[in-house]
Amino acid sequence: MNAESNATPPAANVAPSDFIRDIVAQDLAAGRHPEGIVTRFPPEPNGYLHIGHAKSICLNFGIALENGGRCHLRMDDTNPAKEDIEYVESITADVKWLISGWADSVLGLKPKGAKPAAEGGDFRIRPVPGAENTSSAAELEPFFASDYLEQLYAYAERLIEKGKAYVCDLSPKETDEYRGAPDKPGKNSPFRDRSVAENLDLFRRMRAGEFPDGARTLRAKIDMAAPNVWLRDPLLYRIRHIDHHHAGSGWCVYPLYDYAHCLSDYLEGVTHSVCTLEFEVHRPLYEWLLGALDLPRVLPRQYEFAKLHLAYTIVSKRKLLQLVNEKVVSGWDDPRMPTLAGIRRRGVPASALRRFVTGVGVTKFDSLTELAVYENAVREELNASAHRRFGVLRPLKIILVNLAPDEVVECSAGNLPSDPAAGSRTLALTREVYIESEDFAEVPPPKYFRLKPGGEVRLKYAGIIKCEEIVKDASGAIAEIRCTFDRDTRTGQPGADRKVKGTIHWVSASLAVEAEVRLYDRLFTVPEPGDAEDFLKVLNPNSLEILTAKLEPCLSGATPGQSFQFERLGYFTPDAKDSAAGRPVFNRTITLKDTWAK
RNA sequence: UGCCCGAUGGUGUAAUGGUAGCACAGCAGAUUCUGACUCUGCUUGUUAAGGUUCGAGUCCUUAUCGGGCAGCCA
Repeated sequence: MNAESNATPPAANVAPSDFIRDIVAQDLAAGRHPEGIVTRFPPEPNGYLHIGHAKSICLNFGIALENGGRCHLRMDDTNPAKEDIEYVESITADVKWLISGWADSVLGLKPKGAKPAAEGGDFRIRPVPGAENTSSAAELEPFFASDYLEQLYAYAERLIEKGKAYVCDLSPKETDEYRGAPDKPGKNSPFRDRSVAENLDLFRRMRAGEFPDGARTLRAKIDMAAPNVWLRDPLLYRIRHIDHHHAGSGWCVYPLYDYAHCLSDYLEGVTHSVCTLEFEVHRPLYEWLLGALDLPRVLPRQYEFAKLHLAYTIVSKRKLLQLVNEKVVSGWDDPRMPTLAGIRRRGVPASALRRFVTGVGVTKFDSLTELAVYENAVREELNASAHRRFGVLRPLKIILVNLAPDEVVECSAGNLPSDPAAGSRTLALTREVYIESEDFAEVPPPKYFRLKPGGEVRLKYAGIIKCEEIVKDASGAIAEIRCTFDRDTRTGQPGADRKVKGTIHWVSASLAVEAEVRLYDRLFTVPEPGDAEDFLKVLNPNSLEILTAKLEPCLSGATPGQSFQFERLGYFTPDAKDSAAGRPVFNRTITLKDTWAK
């Protein structure tokens, strides 16, 4: 690769643009946000982040980065029954990994334990500026919606005082019946017209723990006949006598998403609250709640985009969990999983994932992205950076009959042929070497460039060999191939120019290290496994193949986080869990493109 | 069928009333000590019908198709 093509490709160079970024630019131009742009990534800590979240993360952090703003990482943790600190930790790690080296400086975190403070008769919580993230002595943590329980409660009382919320005694079943249907208006709750004083008293007693779960709710007083069902007096608070993984044991009333989300955005000073399309119908409620409270600061605005759908993959939390529970995969971070943890373990660089999700764009069209787009992004990234190595997956022994048993021919091989600055290593050609079984054919198909009876092939970086004799074992299987090595064609020698059609990789049999290598393929056999009657019935039975490979010696020192291209085979990375010092287990991240196989 | 949203080559996306472009995929060729990379060329598109306009992928109307919404989940 020359210097020019080594440069960052246009796709990663050009500032992305989309309808949301356009809105941000317009708002900025209109002077709407003198304090700067603030976005947020607000997962609920009830599962692992997956490739779909990567799109949202790159959008939110990207907008902040491009506009000198900030992006808060916030746990949307208002349903303690489903959440766990395990997820808080995995989410935080995954986000940091994905933005590392790109948007770290705009990651909004806050001092551990910080809560909103009173500010101008209102509440507000501010992040520690990104630049101070690393230098600050104070311990930082993400934002948590559950840190706002006290302020949210205060806002709820204000809503009651304004006559815009009421305590409702309807049972869950009754509430459902009163709501009507999309094409049928609902009807007013019999508790809708309680006095402010009674509502206040009841709500305070709800908080005090006087009523059991499900006995009462706090509801917004909007319009039970609204065409948008989310405006039919939506529930704001429910009673749950349960401790919270982050907030502790002080609460038995917890706010619902619609109420907590808009106000959390407001408390943090979020300017642009970006979410996926299914929340489109919630937007009027988002705006109603913020409007109903007559808040003094600029209000956040919600915008929606289409979530990522990638062919041959599933992201449903329930289904992913099923794969884990039924041991289809080894865990949430199995390299075949679409989780960020799995993708990372597979060896995909964060930069490749970013390149991919940025490339698919941001629209309101519900699309299905081909896997090839993802694979291309991974290859682009790895091709430019992964050092080249030789590894033989399915060894076939070659005896170079004209080499002495103890003879060593030293061969210099560039780490990154496109970039001499990346250095080189020395390969030792010995009398016995392994080549890929696929690289020999006793009965070659048409246009076969590799080794065949009587044929020649170049051992890359070494020289040309000629197949002289096939040695078979008692069962008739090929045991080894006896070849002659043409010393005149040694790389670097004048005779090296002699043309042979094929060039193959190889390793010295005596010097090679053995390593377990795991080859992965897509988990499903159909482009939309989520639409299958039973997604477990469209599993790819060959999604994992485990081999014992022969690798060039220096690979024994490989460590997780490194990526290598095993020439002609693909990109590999040491497995972060199962590798031992000096004895790595390799995961194949992705194959090289193979136009011959087709 | 109540409300909301969407529709540009095979796929994804750009064009903000003025030359339909880019990427991926595909095909053909060049190059190659990786059948990779790189390079060159090619194929393929504005859902439909009306309207506004000098001019419409873009604005309006209707139709068609697709998606979302009726948790005390987020």
